[in-house]
Amino acid sequence: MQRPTEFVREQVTAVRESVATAAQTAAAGASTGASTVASSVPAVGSQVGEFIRTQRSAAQVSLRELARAAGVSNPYLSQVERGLRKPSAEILAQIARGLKISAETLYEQAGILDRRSGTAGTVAAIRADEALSERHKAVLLELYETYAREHAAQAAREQGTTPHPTPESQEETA
Amino acid sequence: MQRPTEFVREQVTAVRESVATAAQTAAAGASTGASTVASSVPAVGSQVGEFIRTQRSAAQVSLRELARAAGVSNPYLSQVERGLRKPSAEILAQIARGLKISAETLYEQAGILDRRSGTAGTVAAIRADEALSERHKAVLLELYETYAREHAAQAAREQGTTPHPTPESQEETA
DNA sequence: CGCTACTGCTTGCAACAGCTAGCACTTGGG
DNA sequence: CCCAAGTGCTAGCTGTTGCAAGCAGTAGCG
Repeated sequence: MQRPTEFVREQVTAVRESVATAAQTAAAGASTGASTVASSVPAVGSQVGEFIRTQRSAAQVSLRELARAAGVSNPYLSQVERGLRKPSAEILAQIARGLKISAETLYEQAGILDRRSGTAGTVAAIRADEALSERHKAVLLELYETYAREHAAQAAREQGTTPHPTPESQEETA
Repeated sequence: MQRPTEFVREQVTAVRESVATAAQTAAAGASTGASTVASSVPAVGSQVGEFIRTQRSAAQVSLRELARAAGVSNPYLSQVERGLRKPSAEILAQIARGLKISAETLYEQAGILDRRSGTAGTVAAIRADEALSERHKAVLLELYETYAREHAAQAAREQGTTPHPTPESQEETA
């Protein structure tokens, strides 16, 4: 029962990494694209289109194949990719399904959903989450901070600051 | 810095509780509403309208006042509340701002966003947190949802899944 | 060469979202 | 009583979304 969940999450997080990459590329191209497109299409709208095309190219899927998989018309998908139309959330969800990525990813690209960021946001979210008991919050926060520390230490080690491979490899196993 | 964040989340979670109440009411009325409305408006769509009206009534705000606060036309808001129109994510975000609740809440009511066990904000925050590796994110998310499920199960038990009148009256007092 | 299958895109249209102008009703004050 | 201010809603309009029909180009095969 946990495998599909893990698989899905693995997919989502893998996509997120490509999002970060594509976002940097899009940030460079967004200013160019905005002047090309028109004021009727906001810059955020053209971002989701480019993102969709990027994902589709990465998956080596034709526009028609994705359109069929997503259940939308291929001309419309073409227009969306080129930033000529602004798709509804429903269409975005369909496209996400066709791309086998989460709808939230496309929502964020489209500016529908805010992308939360940062450590403070995570801590605050866990603390305020009433779907959790106080004990569970404490456990999650402790684990979170352990992981965050690890991540920071690993990043520092990769930069070649101070290597401590043995204790960390044990905790990774556990 | 954390107070406004906590305040916002407190608002969101308070609304969530009224969501659960309104959802039960809507579940009874939804079958009636579905036959009245039309197949062009899905049951989920009429749910967000009722939810909006419920929130508005709770806030003792007139339709016109909310429409003005939200920056949408009052006839349209009226149609949305009655399930005659299906608002876009953009309009939902505006209405949410007028109601001083999170847009995600309305997205979920509208069926745009999947309702995760727990607060959508927590999940999103963990996912977006770059202080975490992808593997750690997955672990945290899984643990989070396990805890949230436990919490929900406990809440269901406290609501008297098995009738114990004496403990219920005590818990209602508490 | 012609044909088929594929590619992405153009064009025109229907349906819908969201608006404005205005209506009918209610309430309170003079 | 009338009037003003408020309430939620109706009807008609405009602009946009998403589609179907079709086009132009490309590649591969006989």
